[in-house]
Amino acid sequence: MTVTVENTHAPTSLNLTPSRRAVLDIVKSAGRPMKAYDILSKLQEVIKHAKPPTVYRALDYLVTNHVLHRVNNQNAFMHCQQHVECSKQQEERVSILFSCQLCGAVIENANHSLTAIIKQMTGSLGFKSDADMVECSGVCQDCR
Amino acid sequence: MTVTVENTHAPTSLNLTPSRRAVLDIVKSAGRPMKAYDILSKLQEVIKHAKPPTVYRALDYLVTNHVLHRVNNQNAFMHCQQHVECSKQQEERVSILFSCQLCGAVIENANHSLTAIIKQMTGSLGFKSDADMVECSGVCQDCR
DNA sequence: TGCATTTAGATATAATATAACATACAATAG
DNA sequence: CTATTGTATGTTATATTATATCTAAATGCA
Repeated sequence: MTVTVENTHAPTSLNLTPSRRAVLDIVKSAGRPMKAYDILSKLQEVIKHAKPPTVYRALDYLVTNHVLHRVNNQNAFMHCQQHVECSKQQEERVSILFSCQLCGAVIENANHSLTAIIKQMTGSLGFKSDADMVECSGVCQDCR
Repeated sequence: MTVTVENTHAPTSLNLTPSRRAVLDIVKSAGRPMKAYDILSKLQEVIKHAKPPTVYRALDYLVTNHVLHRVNNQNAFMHCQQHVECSKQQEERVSILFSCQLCGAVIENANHSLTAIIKQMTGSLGFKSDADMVECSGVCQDCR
């Protein structure tokens, strides 16, 4: 079973400058992954002089701080919606993004078994995951 | 424990036209993920008139047929080096790519537990993985 | 105040990928 | 054989995604 909890990866304080705040709001309110240049279009409604670097800098900051995820198989960015088996557990957990190549929907999930096996594999390889996240590309139920 | 076996995902017969063969050889002999335009440069040493579509078409074919993997977090392509816990098992298995963001090295791995948990998650979501593959970005042992 | 650090503006361009249309070629049904 | 179909390729142009570079403003703080 999988339940939704707050994002425990996010830092307690973020430096949300106007452009970062605006980019975050745009992506968050979309409720689905958004492309950088679609974000830029929206951003320009608010910050007229916004340019590609404006967006990419804000995205870098928000992804680095685990507020947004980069969905690599879509070149897109989505709001983090962490899930975990038990919100009381303080263990670091590994989330998985199931990304639909047809409609673009992404389901973010996590559970203890997945975390355990990924930690075991990364541990034995000496590999340090940079987002405690794995990504899986496919087709969602609705699109099949 | 993880051991190397032949690629059981690959079809028994491939239509390896000259450009597909050449692209495959280039990526295979590189022994690491290669970018499309680096492949193109190499390809043009053999097929002078090769253009971006030449490469992308060959890559599409080879990825679709599970001979190459697309490494999404690097926009790169690598030769499939399937691993599985036991080569006798005929079950479909899920591989994982651990991709180093510093040196570009990718370790391909698989084991029974990972396959089981991913299959369970995709099953309960009605999600159909298009490559039986998950991807994990981070930093490898050598780079730490 | 003066200095270091972080953030943002602005221009240009690099890097990645596909659209669109024409051509060739092989397999095979009529 | 020849018409048709499906697949693969050639070619040009362009779309999409992302970053480099340089300047300047804002911020924190010794």
